[in-house]
Amino acid sequence: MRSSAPGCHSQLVKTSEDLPLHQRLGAEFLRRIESGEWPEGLPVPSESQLCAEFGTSRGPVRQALAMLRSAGSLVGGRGKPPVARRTTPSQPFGTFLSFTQWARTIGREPGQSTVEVARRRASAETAARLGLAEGEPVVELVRLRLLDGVPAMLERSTFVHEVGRILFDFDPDHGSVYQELLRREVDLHHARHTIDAVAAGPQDADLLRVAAGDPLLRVRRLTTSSQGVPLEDADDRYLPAMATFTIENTIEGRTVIGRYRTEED
Amino acid sequence: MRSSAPGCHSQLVKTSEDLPLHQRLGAEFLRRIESGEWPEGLPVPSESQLCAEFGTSRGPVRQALAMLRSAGSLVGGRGKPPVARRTTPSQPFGTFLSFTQWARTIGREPGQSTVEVARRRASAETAARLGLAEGEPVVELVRLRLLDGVPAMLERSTFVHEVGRILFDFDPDHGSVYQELLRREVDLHHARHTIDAVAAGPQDADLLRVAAGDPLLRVRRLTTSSQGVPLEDADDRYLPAMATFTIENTIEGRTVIGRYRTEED
DNA sequence: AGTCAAGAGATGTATGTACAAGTTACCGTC
DNA sequence: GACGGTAACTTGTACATACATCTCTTGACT
Repeated sequence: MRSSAPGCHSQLVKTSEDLPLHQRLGAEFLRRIESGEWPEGLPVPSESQLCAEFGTSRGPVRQALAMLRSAGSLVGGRGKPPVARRTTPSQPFGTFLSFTQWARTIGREPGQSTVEVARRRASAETAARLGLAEGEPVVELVRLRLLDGVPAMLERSTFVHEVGRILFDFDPDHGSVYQELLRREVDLHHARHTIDAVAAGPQDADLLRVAAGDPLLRVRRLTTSSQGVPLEDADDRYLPAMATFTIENTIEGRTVIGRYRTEED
Repeated sequence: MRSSAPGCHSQLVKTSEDLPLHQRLGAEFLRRIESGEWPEGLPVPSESQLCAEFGTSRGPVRQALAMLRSAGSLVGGRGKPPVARRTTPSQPFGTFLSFTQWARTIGREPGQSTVEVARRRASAETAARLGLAEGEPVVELVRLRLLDGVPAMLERSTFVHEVGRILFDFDPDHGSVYQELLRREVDLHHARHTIDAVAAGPQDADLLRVAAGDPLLRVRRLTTSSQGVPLEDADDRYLPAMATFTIENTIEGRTVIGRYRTEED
């Protein structure tokens, strides 16, 4: 909010916000599609109609339509007006990274009990994954994650020291670690999740209350900054009955990912 | 190469192909990034320089840059020239759907032995997933998939009858089922993969040569047409040592998926 | 030497124009 | 009635221009 000095700009109307025109148009178009005002499967108004309605030139309208098209909400071609298509929206990064956010989106109450948080020296493997020399200090965080009070996942997370030291000023039993890191402006930008299956080890079995050797869904996660510097290396082990991962892809190339509870209720 | 007829169009140069200008520019820019001509991490030439070099206006240049930006090959901002970034390209749908294609991309020889292919009546669960009435005819295909001759995955696939009957004219031990279905113009358009972990059952253990109860990585796949009609319901069980799935996502929303061998070799 | 302001240059945004290329509907002809 | 051509309309592409906004450098002043 920097332009409150009166008479400074000419400003005039700027209906709602101070965003660029094509973004406001895109938001409005998306609203109309999702609200059903532009019914699915039917052609949307032509560009010239939209220009007339909003009193703009074709540029912003086309930019907005291109945005929706790349998001998959519009399909269509040359000569014929584009057709609206409702799609499941997804803002995967946050909800995919944060157990807390994910739990809330599926309507369950997240919980956690910290098993340990400690500064120690990096082992050979984690050092290699984090791009550190063996023996450099790192911060390890082990937490049992709960859904509605029931154990669902065991998280073993290793942070580089610069990021991990933030955790000593933070109670990992209350609130989301990721939210805290983002609030402290840690540059969490990119994550690679590697999914496989493992047999439960003794500690896994004990904390997750299953038998040793039972199958667990393991997700190893390497989170890096926008410059590609590794920040976190994690090993999450889910009870298969509590969570599954889904990938949806289409032949056109769009891909959305998600994490869901298994269907049994 | 269509422009050899003299004087037919005015055509002039049109360097290589007959594609729209911004697509040719985008391809050229991408080539320069991937060839290292525009080194990674360094700013690329400014828009006006590019306009001058190719003798075009800013429009097509900006369109091409926007294309690369959305593909993740360019990052950058306002006022400062964008920075090149090499990324792993991905065309996930084909390689993600087809075991055969995937195996080849990781440099291994795919193999398979068909356990059974049969027409039978849909069970309650598969009928529900495929949107059929219980008892309608479906085609079930069970195959053991191999990598370099070693068992890697057990595939249990159920096709709706209209698609499945194609398989009776086809030898599933040689060649890719998916390639065959696409060749026959089956409208495979969308797939939802649900990933979890299960304990190996008796048949799994026998065919994959592990002990019953050992953890397996299960991927249930529902493939649908572009109209959303279910075509295939599959249950693939991977040896965790032979394959893992990866998901990469960034805070900007781009997501790529892949299937890899585990690191041990 | 350090600091701040001005300016040059870059990208982002928006308008207007023009033409190419595809789709649809209409209408006259056979 | 069937066929084919044309006209109107739509989107795709391209160019020219203008201004806003941000970045970085330069240079003068303290």
